[in-house]
Amino acid sequence: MDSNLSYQQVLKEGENLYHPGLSIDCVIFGFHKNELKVLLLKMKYSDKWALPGGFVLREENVEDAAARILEARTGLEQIFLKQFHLFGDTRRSDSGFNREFLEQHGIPYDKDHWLLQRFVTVGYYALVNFANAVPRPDPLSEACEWKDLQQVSLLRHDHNQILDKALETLRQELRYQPIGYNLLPKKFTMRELQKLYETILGKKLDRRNFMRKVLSYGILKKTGEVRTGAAHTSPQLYTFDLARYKQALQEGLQKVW
Amino acid sequence: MDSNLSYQQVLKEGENLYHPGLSIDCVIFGFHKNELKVLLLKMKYSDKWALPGGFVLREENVEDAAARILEARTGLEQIFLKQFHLFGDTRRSDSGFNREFLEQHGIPYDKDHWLLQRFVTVGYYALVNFANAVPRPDPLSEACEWKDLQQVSLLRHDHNQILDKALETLRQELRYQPIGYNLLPKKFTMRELQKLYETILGKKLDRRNFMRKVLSYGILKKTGEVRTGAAHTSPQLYTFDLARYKQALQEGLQKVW
DNA sequence: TCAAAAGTGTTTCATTTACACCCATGA
DNA sequence: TCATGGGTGTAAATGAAACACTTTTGA
Repeated sequence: MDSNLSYQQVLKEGENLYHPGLSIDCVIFGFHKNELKVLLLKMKYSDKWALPGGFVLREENVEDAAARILEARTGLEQIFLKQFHLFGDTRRSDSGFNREFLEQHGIPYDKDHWLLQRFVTVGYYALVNFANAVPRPDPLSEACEWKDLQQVSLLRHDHNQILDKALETLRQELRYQPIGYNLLPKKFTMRELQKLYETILGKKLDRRNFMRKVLSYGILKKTGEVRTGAAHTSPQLYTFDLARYKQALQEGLQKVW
Repeated sequence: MDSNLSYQQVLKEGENLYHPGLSIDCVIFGFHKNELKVLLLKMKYSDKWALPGGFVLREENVEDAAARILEARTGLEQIFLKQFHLFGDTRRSDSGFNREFLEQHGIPYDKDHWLLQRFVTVGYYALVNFANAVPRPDPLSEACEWKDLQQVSLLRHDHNQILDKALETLRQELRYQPIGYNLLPKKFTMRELQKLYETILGKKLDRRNFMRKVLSYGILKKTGEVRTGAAHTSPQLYTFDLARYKQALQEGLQKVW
């Protein structure tokens, strides 16, 4: 939803404002306390949680719409954001839900209402720095929270499917792209980076081999600082070498052929 | 376009028939004489070539629409078909072209005509067996031909950009997926498979190392036959072990992490 | 008999894996 | 002083890269 418009306006004027039959759903990933999190909304009058989403203005690039939605929910700009799939099955439009939804907002039933038409939705996933994001519900929601990926239950519509596909895409891309710059704080320990990888991949990695491998990519710099306060050797703090990181994003980390 | 409808019907009734503001463009790849080909259409009243495309019926899955379009242009069913991107920039809609197009087909100018609205388009790429495909122009086109990828010039709209993205995706997927089953005839020589890889990757590979590597994937079977007729040792004919091939598609060919 | 491509192996080098001990820190 | 996790190295196995000569075939 566009935060510059009241939701009543949106519900009524949507047909004129938005590109028809097209929505966006964002899977916003964060990383905190060694857990992968996803940002979810709980809509009013519903007990299900949902992915943040919205519509594309008639004169707006789809990419920009996704960034706008992301910023509205997290307060963050210039975030890593990537389109991963268009969901276009006819069955995915659950007009029952939207019908109920309209009635709850005092819009009389009208089978031609724009929200009751068939929608296809474009999935984007975002990687954001957990500490910097400030979750904000949209006007139609009563809550906006980070949820542990392991604890996500039944979501609205086909949002579980969208989330699964996002995660699958993220895992694929981890194979040949660096990751972490968008999810970790500026300075981080090797262990934190490893935990991120382990969480996304869903498996344990050998500590020493992990270290050797990521260092061989040449995308990390030692800050020279250490993190104190724990009852063991103070670990080194690393930061990403942004130039090399971006280069690795473009060229990939390894060549098979 | 749906071949069951006359194009006049389509132009007039499209608004009722199709999901609004949504089109599909297909990048159909084939392989012949050691060259990667792409199937293009030449529309009437235009000197530019274009990707085969169409629209999504109101009660049709987007995936099914892509398959329908593919079948209409090649006569092939059950083809490898993969969505790769949604192109959603506002600039991509070149209403000038479609306006001209409508006038040429005797439709009076109407700024609200459905074809003059903004469209977003979903890109699918297909891998087809060159020998089995029978290129057929759609009713609005005067030609439908395989073009050598190297010789593709300026295409309609943003179709060059769509083609480039398809090729980039194909190259990416080659990194961790097997390829060839959909592009090569049932039986083929090691050299032909190698040429396919070389063409997609755009570089030469060592003959012996290539052979060792693809054989190590375990997705090939020797047929025991050879191909005679050339002035050199008759090469072995191979075929894909479909079960293992599909398994490799799912699991990927190599693990980095 | 000649040209062209197929078949075949080995050595070298790089990468990956598995694995163990000592050290620094805060409680 | 103890528990916890950090730092470090090596040997063995596997995989990748570079490379040359002989054989078969049809013209």
